[in-house]
Amino acid sequence: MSQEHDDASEQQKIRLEKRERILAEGREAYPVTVPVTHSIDEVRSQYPEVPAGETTGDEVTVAGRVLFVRNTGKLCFASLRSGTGTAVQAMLSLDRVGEEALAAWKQDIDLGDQVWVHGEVGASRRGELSIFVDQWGFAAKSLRPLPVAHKDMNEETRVRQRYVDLIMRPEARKMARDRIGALSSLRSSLSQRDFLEVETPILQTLQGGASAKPFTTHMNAYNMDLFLRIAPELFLKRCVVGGIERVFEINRNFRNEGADSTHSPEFGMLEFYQAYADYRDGAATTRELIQEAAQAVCGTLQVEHVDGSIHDLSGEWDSISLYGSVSAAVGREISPQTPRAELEQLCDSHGVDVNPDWLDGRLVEELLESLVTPNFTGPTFVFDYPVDTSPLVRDHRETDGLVEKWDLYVDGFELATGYSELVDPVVQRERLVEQASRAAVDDEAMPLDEDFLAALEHGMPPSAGVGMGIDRLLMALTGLGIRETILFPLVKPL
RNA sequence: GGGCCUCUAGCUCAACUGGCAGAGCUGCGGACUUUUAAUCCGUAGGUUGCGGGUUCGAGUCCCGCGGGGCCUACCA
Repeated sequence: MSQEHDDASEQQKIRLEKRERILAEGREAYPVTVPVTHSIDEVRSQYPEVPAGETTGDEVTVAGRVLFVRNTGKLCFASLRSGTGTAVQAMLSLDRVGEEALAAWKQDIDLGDQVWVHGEVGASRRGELSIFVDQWGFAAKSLRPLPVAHKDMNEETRVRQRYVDLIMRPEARKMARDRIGALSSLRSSLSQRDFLEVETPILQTLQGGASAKPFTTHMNAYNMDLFLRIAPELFLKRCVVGGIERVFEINRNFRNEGADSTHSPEFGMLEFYQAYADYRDGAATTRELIQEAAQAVCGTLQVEHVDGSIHDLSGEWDSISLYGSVSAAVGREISPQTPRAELEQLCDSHGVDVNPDWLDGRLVEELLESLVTPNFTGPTFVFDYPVDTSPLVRDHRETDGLVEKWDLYVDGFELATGYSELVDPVVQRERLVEQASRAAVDDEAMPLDEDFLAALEHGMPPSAGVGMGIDRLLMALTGLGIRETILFPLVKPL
């Protein structure tokens, strides 16, 4: 007997013994193929209404996981479910399946087993679509008990054993499908607008495109450290320089920072760049992408969250300016030229803690987060940010000290951000040199990427750029936490 | 990083101020040819997250470690 066998719970040992016995009797617990003729969904759709107590004369073989059993003396019921969540009832009666197969069923079947059954399609006396079984076998014997179906598993178990979660909870299966539904909608929406999808490096020699702490790794062949990318921005801009004037990428970014209900160390990201467009065009496209994704996933723009609340994503969205909205909230006109002492005094009087290292613009953003964003009633674009927090964005065409950048807030978190991209290579160099000088003290600042600057020096057309968190899009569509939107989020080993 | 809470049977949860670790479902044995969380009879199942300590006695109190949650901090 193996160590594993010794450590198994009582219920696991019983299942292991059943497996041994099945194999010893020359039957198969894990056959290489199963004689399936129909999926459970096909049976359901081909026989939508069989009158109670009647049979059809048609025979099928279906396979599924046993999720409900009810045995009586000479008649056994089981609910078999397919991976799509569709179920059909199997009925094993003494007169159809015979004494031996009925006894074996009662002896060997546990909740969670995957089986195939052959028999006539009909309906039970209660009118439930059923297979009247005359032959059955295992597709795969399950060796572990499932959780009870009537109580929620705790969140940790759901995350650590997503396979069990997927078996037990329709919502978990729906999330897996919704996620890929949203991705597929984004790809098709962008493709319809003539955007080309590309793939750019995840292993990078320089961190760039955002300010965040990177994960580092080591490449043995070149004996050099590499970074997992924190953003694809600098590579996608190289694409625009090269003439891919509408380009996007959907891929994973990695940031070595805190994890909470809105942050995951690896997260899905869409970035798209559109030449001959500005940040307002990018905002409009972003709204359309999200609305089309909501329509594709939820079937409506009045999106219902898991808590039952309805969130209207339709129509135009609110659009405010950072300085305008903060000025209104504090009751005093502030601008990028407002002296720091005054900003600090405003933060102080509104209960916003100030870190002395923060730049002036950061103080205004803090005021926004604490005074303005909590009052948003729907998706809201916040326009025009201070230059000192945004080194890759073009200066505002009208107001000194601002850049053409927006953030999109949905449900209180940042869902997307967009720029009129900085394309003047000389200004970009100045900004990046300034950043690089801070890299010595700030491990999130970007080092100088000479190759990126060389690309810009070849001439990049005026462009809009947008980044949107995929996980956060799913959060906005469902109301779930980020770890529920990710099939297998990182968990610490036990 | 800081604070608070939490970890008990396969699952979901109990156990008053320290005093025999329990229930429901699941499982196992039995009855039942129309069940839907069936019903009825019987029954098994525990290193109370891990390691120390206090005590006649620890699930409960103390210390350390680990997992998880919330708040906070950090986060373009």
